[in-house]
Amino acid sequence: MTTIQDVARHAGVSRSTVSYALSGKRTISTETRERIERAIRELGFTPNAGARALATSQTMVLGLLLQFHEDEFAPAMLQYVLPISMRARELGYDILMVTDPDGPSAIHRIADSHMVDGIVLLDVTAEDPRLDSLRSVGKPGVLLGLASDTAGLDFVDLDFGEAARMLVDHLHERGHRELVLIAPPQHVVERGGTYAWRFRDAAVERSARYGIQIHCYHGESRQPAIAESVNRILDTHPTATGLIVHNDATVAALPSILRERGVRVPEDLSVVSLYSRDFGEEFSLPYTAVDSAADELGRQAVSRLISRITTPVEAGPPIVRFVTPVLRDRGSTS
Amino acid sequence: MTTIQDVARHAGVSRSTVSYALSGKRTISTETRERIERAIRELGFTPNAGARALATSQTMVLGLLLQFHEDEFAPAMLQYVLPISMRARELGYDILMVTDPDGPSAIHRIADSHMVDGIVLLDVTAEDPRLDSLRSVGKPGVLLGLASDTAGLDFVDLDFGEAARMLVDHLHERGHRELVLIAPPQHVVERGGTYAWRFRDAAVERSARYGIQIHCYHGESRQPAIAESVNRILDTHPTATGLIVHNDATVAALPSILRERGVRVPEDLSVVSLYSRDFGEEFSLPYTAVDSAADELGRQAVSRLISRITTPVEAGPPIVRFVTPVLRDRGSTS
DNA sequence: GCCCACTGTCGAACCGGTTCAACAACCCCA
DNA sequence: TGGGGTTGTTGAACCGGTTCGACAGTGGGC
Repeated sequence: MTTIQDVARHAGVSRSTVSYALSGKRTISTETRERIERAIRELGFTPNAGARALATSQTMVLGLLLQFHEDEFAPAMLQYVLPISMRARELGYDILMVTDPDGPSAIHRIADSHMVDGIVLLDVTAEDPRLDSLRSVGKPGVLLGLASDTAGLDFVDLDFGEAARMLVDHLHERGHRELVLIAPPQHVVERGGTYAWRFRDAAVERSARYGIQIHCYHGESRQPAIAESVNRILDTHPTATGLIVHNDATVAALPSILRERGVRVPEDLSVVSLYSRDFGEEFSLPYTAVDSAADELGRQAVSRLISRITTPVEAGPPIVRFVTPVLRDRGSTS
Repeated sequence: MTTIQDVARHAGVSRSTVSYALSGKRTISTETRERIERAIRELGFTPNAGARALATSQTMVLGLLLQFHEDEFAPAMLQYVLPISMRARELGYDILMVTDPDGPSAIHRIADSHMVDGIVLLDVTAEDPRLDSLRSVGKPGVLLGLASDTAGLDFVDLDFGEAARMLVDHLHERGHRELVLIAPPQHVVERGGTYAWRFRDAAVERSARYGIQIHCYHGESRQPAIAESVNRILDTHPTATGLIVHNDATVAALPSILRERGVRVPEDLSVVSLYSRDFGEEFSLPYTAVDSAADELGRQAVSRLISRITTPVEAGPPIVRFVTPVLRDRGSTS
């Protein structure tokens, strides 16, 4: 391997001069700079990341903690990972992906050993045990989701309450008086996915204001349970004219379930939902939906994390940022 | 932060003694070791990864290169990522996930800067431009997939030829005389996904040996094109009794397509396929299939990579390893 | 002609570990 | 009782960068 020493020798200058030429932190004469640049090119020099990290206490790496639950719809998580990785690269950072089942100790491992400059947590729950761990390691952290105690940390999440209100409003404007809501599976709520009740409570409250009747159910995460539950729910409420689906797995399976029942959308039933644009394209979902904006959330989380790493004072106190969703009318309501 | 110096001071020994106690590379008296361990516990010491990497030229990090193509079925890739990450952790390594669209230069970036000890490449194509890059950086690399030139690198892949033969045999034993094969999309083959033609060629050759008629088509990667193409293909060959599907997106969409056509499986049509167990569970696919063993492949790739990093001589010359698939009879044939 | 400021470069210290050679202390055996 | 071999510990060098303080050389102002 070639070191900065080799470059310095080859260009006839000292190591520090090369370093300053590289970083631009001191003025270097044009002539010297060109000699150094040529030496770098000819020798094919790339700075050693470990040495640089040691000297600067900056690794230019972000930790990304994923948790995979047996009973979860995995494709949904991928929607966040890619934009996070892309945005990080744009800002000069790499991603250390950690899937350790023991989140709290994984956080300590990568933070205490200074492998990362900051940490992104995906899929946060209300009483997430990783939060205390993250608070104690003294490294910036940004969470995607919402917890009950947000002290000391940055959060980025969709405004699920507003999303629900937008969908109820949309159906209300079209004269619907009885709705069915399929929420995320029971176990997601039990685990502490706050977005589930934030969405549902807002939908219920908004419906009540309009005098709309709304029936709430938990969805399932796997076929064939999904089809069974949807069929059972629709059988139970034959007079409902609007269906709100807040569950990726159910929404992905819905087109074929409805086709099989002979239910036409939107003639027989109006369907609205909540899913990300990418996700909708992947499964070519035709429903009017509030865009869960996974890539927007991922990008914002990384941007905030990095600004907190590089300019902690300007970044100000930790903040909870709710991204306002956008409704995309795909004509699945009447 | 607390350094090895702090620990040494607190335990009343020198830095090197602490280091040896940690690594076990020299004998340390029980009494001293206990004092050191206590100091580590009380001070909460974790070695600085950058410093250690600098001193040992080992980062204990593996690079994982993913490429996301617009037209690809993303969930399938996730099947490899998790087992790779898990196996790496078991062996003490972390994963640097790189999604850079420019693969070759990403390889240079992470290898030349010594951020990783080795590299795993996913989704390799026949003339993958990343291979030359990987060969030139002088770090161990393992590829999932198969390229036309395998010199100097390790490959792990499913034996797609054998997979096809097993499925044709399975249908032949049950008396089928006319088959339809739905292969991966055209563009996958054009991009150089060798598994596509390895599977198809073996299926065609095996069918010919039995005197079975087989019609080959490319599948699609997105709805509603998938349903259209499947319907068109089945309409074209009303007398075919067996369907072989080698395409995740198509296989995921197949149950609802067939139900809608009123085709019963296996009474009207025998269906066999190729997909991973996890993938099948995710979408609850009921078809007799050859298990693509994504987790087995991922784990083997990591194991091999790490043995090549740690014991390059014992690992021997680079090798192409074909994993023999297993057929799981789920009763979708008659 | 002198002083001062500025520009460009350098040497040395430092970041936090690992490892080699050296050495003291002890035990064993002749 | 002295020489040789262990065992346990240490100081110093090293990994490859960054950065601080010093300093030589140049130009400008008076």
